[in-house]
Amino acid sequence: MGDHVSGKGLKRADLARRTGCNLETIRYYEKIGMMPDPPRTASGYRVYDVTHVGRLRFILRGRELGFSIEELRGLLQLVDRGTQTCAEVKALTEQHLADVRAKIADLKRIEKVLAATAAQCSGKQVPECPVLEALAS
Amino acid sequence: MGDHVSGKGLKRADLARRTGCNLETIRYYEKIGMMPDPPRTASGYRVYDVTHVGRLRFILRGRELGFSIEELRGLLQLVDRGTQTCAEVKALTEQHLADVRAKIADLKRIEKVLAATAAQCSGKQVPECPVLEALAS
DNA sequence: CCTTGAGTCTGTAGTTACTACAGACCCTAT
DNA sequence: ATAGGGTCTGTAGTAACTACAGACTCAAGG
Repeated sequence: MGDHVSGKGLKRADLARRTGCNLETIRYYEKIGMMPDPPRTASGYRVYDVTHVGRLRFILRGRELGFSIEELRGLLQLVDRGTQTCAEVKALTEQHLADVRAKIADLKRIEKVLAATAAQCSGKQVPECPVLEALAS
Repeated sequence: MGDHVSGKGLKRADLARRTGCNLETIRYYEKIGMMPDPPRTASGYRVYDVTHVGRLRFILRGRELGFSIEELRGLLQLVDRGTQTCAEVKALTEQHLADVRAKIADLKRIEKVLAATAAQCSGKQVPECPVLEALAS
């Protein structure tokens, strides 16, 4: 049995393949309460269905967009309770966007210093180096 | 006794204050071999001098520039052996610069998606939200 | 001299978000 | 019946710190 045979009753590997998620990560998300505890077969195997696929995709997309697990937990709690409003979700998104922009600014600052310093290097087989001077100064 | 009294024989807190480094981080860097094991007083207190200040500043500046511990370990090994050349250091720096640029590109991609999606939000007290749709799609 | 408070010592646990085992089951196909 | 996969559990490892508990040491005040 598997994914393509019956259309329901996905095993863990099936869910992983459908979502592109790592096999172990699924168990991890369950453990930390991001994914619900799925029903089990008599012998203890997890059984998933399309709702699990949807939820896992939600989490994975959120992670791709740089949301932390805690941020996603907040989002999912709103959704799970059915109490979310566009205003709330937008506020969380914009907070996250601000964090992303701060990280970009930080990395750009770093990039400038690195590029400027490396540009001063002779690149020769000599021990003295502007990069080391910049670090040791 | 302390930092300002004798000019030598810094204790751990003195080194921390002079470099802005967290107290515990100093011990951590020692443990992972980034800082040398310092001499000790008879009762076991670590005793630092200016060479330790220089080395710790080197590490901290490198970290500020986003070098990983392993990257800095490579740099420091060259310096410790006195075998570094500007060419080698420049190569390591440019590799790191490429990594930084890749991270910036990644974050910019994320920023675009977040900004575009959030811009579609009505921001009203309604349950439907473009952000949730983007995640659940 | 003794106490008190601050500093230091050690080892260990917590953080984030996974990833990768080991050793025991289970299930299916030959 | 058995061989091979897949699955189960719990645990340890990753990066780079940070924070504690409990014991010890040290200098200054009374």
